[in-house]
Amino acid sequence: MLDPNKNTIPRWVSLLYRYSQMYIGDRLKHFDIGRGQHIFLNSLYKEDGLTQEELSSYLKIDKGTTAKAIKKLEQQGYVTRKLRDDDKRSYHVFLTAKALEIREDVRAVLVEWRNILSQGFTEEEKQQAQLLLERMGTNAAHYIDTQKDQAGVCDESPHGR
Amino acid sequence: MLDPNKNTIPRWVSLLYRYSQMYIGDRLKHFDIGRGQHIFLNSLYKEDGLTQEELSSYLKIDKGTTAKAIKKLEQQGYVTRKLRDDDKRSYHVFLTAKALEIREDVRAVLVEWRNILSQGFTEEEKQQAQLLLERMGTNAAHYIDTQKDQAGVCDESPHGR
DNA sequence: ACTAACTAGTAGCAAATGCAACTATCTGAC
DNA sequence: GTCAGATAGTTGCATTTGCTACTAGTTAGT
Repeated sequence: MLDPNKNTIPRWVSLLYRYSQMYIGDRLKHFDIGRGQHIFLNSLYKEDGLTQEELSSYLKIDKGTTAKAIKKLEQQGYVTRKLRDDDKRSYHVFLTAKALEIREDVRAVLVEWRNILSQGFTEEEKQQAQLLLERMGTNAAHYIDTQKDQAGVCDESPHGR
Repeated sequence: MLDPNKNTIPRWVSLLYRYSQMYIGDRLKHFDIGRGQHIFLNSLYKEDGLTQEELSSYLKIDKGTTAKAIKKLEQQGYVTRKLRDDDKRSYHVFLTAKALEIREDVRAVLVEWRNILSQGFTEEEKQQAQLLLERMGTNAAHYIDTQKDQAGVCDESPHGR
């Protein structure tokens, strides 16, 4: 019999990801903000005026995906784009008044979700969880980025690191 | 109370999820196993002969998604389905010899990924990470399932779109 | 100044995913 | 038994996502 509680890290990660998308998507759908957009909106709430390239690299999301998400947010009136003066290839993405209006509501959803996830955690455990996730994320990002740089270079040693 | 610096758990989760999909998908693509299938294959390696419904509920993945993934695995010759005798609505999903042949390779990919994620972790930290993820996953599952049970009971506002 | 290499963003495709509507089977209340 | 409601699975649709190829603007080497 499969024991749902005993499993690998990748399975928990994928479960947490899908549930997060469900929860956040559900809580934001009355703003017409879909599952693909909230992550960008939240990044802009942290720092307005980022370029698409900066959003992509911060979130580690493909630039094509970013372009489509930003395009949709723009069509919905949540952001505007302004061509940079000093580099006509790139755009600054700015939040509109409409986006700023719902800022606290949107951020609150994330805080609520975080609280649901860490229910029953001590403050110390919350910090520990955040830290460990961060370290795993950094490890993953570092590995993937390294691989990408070496794409085409043969065989990797099974020793890793 | 909104704390702007404490809502990053969802961001790390989504990063870890996407990178996991990339890594595993990349390492399994020469078996023609796409990003959507490996999770089902691994569940069946744990326990063969599950029904689609059991797979869906174990992985918390939509039954439509499960149907499509299993269909693809069947077309590729990795699984066969057998109608249950005692319930003609459901199918047992069985691994084929072809799937069993690559079992260790496929499982090894998961182990490798876990090792990448926990690089630089002490044994204690690894266990801690696993445990905290598990607790967060359980919290999430519990919350979402509870919500689902209550859907339609009280609200059901016919307001969509 | 020229041009090759690089970079930001876009477009098109295919796969994956969730949801809702549907079919077929099963269960339980009567 | 019969029929309403639940359950397993399928299908169609819309959204999201990553990849690759492409355009246009920028940088650096000569």
